[in-house]
Amino acid sequence: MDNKSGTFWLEVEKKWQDAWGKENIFQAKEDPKKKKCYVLEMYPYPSASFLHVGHVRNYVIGDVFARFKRMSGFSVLYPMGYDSFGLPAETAAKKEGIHPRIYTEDSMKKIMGYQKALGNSYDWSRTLASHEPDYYKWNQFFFIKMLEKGLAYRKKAPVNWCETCQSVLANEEAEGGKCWRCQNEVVKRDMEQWFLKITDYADRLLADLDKIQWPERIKTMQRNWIGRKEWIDIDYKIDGAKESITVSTTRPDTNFGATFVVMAPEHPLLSKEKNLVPADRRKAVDDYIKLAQKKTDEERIAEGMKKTGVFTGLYCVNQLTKKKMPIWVTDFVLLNVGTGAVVGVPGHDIRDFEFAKEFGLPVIRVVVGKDGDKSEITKKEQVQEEEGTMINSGFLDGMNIHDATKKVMDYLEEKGWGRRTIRYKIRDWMISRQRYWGTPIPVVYCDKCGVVAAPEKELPVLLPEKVNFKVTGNPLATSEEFVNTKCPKCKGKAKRETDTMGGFVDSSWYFLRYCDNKNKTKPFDEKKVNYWVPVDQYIGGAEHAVMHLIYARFFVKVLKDFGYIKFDEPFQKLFNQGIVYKDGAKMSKSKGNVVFQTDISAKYGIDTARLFLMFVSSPDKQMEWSDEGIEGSSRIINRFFRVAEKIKSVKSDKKTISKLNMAIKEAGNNVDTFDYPKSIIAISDFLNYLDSLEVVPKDSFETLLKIVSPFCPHMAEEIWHELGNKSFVSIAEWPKFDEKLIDVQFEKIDSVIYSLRSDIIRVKQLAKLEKVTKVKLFVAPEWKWKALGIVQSVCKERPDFGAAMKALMADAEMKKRGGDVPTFLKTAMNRLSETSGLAKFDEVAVLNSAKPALEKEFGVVEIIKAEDSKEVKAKNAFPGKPALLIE
RNA sequence: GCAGGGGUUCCCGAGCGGUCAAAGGGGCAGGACUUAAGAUCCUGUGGCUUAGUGCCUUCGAGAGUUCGAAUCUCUUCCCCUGCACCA
Repeated sequence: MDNKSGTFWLEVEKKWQDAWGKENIFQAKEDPKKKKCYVLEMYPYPSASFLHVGHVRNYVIGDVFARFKRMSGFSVLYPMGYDSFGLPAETAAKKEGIHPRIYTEDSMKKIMGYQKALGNSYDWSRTLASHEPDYYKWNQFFFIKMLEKGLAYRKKAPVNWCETCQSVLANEEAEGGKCWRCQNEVVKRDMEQWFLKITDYADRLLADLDKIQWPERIKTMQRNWIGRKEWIDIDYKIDGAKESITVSTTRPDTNFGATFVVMAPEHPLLSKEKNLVPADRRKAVDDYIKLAQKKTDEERIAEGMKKTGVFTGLYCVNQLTKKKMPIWVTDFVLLNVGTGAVVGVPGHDIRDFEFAKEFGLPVIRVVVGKDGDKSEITKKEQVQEEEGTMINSGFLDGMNIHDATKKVMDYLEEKGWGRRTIRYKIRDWMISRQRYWGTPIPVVYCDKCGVVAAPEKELPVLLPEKVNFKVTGNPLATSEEFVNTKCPKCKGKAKRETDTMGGFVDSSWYFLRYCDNKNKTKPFDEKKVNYWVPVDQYIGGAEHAVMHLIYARFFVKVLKDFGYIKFDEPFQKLFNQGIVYKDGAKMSKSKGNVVFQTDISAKYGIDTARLFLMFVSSPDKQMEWSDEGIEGSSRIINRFFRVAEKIKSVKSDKKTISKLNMAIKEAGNNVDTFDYPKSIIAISDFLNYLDSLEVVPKDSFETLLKIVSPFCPHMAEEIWHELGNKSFVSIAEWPKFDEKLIDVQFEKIDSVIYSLRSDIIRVKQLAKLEKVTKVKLFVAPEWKWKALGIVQSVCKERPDFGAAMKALMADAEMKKRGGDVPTFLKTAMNRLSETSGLAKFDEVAVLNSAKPALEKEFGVVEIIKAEDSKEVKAKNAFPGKPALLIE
């Protein structure tokens, strides 16, 4: 048969997509009788350009999962929507004069069209877009609730400012001092900003990571981001003054090696008001402070930077050593880390070492590392920061650094010199953005009443349509009618907040809105949300590991505390798909290595693309696109049509049934773990088998169509209907397999091993229960080692056997016999019976020809022989299963 | 440096104690079909050998555990991905 052409597919795809839509077969319903399954892909930013194969892959990963779950009897919610607020629309408005709303809605229409062409089983009736007032109204609603509870607040803070984007960025968006969007340098600026108190939830965000099944990598990233650490704040009394200086550290174990104290230039103790710095040092200190203030944090702590600082003229005493330590000021110490003062341990901290070298301060070794070097520390390479044993540290000597840390913390607390403190790295979530295209923050500033929230019934505070996009800065501030308003409290004149919320607010709860997307009076109906959420399977890119995924978790916890929902984690399971590469690089327009959805579907049809993308590598791995590779998938699809022509209404024979059950088992069992390639291999193996038959039984082929339908829904639907079926295969019941019908004799070696493994397990269990009184083991010579393995497994479970076996194995004579395997096994087994005194293994026999003996014993043994040795590859024929008889 | 994940036969990629010279796909070679291409289908694809078969070498490198290792342990080299003068 000829290949199906692109036009053929275009027609077929449209036909079934329309039919599915018309019958609403993918509509999600809350069905109390069924188990629910919420499958969710991270909602995309609506870009107007075509989907490339990387996008296709992402969407299809979810669709296969959703389709499989639906067929398996779950009530499935599988929605799609759009993260439609954001900078690109605003940039377009500035550049091309198109209104962001028009631009966005146009893009949405396009991307929706491309997505629909994939044939994904989304419930389109539940779609949403974050720029719609019906949606962002609830952002404002939640914001006001948080404001009432003190979870939202405004403060002046040094923030990350991106010149290019003319906006503030969250910490998460400015990692490494670069803007996550434009990659430009981020500068620090003091501005009034709105924050959400995510730090209040740091503990729960950390602890609850244990409740969810996420990739370890993502969890680790979140743990690092939250950065919970146990610190100890130690007070050192300043000589000749009432005040103490409080330093903070997570590593007090090395404090016997402390030789100085350093503090941040902004430290309050240095202020003129405190008047602690001796007069002769005052000028030097002030000059230094001025110098330091000109630098950004990044400059101050940049690697390889020469250490600078001045002596303050002050001293304090290290209680542990009773030694006097000079107090210095330096800019590598940051005020907002710990207490803004650090005890200098130059022997075991690179920064301290560099500082000590620079200013001739003493260096003491208190830790000996793996290398055993105990000499004086004079070189940077000798500075031991990790792992080691304490020396020169009084009562800590000989302990490893971790034990020493605990011990010294206890000691310091006991003496009243220090206090343990839990500190987190995570900072409050800054949500203000000086942009138009986002949710307006619903507050006004009144001269009399101060900050006043918009009353609930006035929500949403709508974005004004008419604004000037040509200005630098926030276009929203140009709308007089928006800015000038009345105070809801005193009805006097007031100004509206012109900052909008960052997009991560939108994406923190959109998955709740899908459950009830048309609700006009509430963000969602609690019952519906509690039915569907938590999301059972969330699918998306790993780039959201800390931002979106931590904010959404925070939001859900807050909403739970508010009593809206009953769960406290939004996403039970998380799956990160890999990126598709081509020519060694990510697909991007600028590199010109983009393969579009349409490039493939126009030639082979979208199902071929789906099959290829799911087949060629595991969805979590990155994959390299190859134009040649797709031919293989195309062949599989064509083979389906070819095999379908051989269909007759005949009964499937035993072998076919066995193979079919095998295929169902493999195809289904690998979906939950996203081992799609394995599923497809099982499917194509069975297809190839059917192809080898003269006549293909209809029932078996139809079952095959069911199991392939999640991957290639259009093809499956087309052939299904060609065969005269009236229903949709897309919502057919996933076939059940019967392990008993899978006859290992028909299967390949792999499966034999598999079944043998279950035998082993069974024997193990029985052995544990001490029910085994007799084990007869018949093996073909080919299986001798395997059989020995079984015996060993049993012995591990039964100490009485085990001892005997051990003795046996230690026997030199036996070792010698190792080469002669059948004899070895036979002797081993017999000896084992003797020495164990239990004689539990009897009639051990290694059969040179397995067949007759097995037949005699069990009656039913059939050994497949290559009917014609020329036709059947030797490796595919197998001589007989080892048999275990347990009495 | 820390944390997470990897290195498999020409390529991609499975396997994770014994039927493993290692699934599947691609590529390549040969064959069938065709006037010919294309498509499709079969066969082969580490080396040496046989009528079936057997033997040797191979899963980054080295060592170990085991009767037996691509699979387990240790050491080592390399690659990717996050985090980072966080005290």
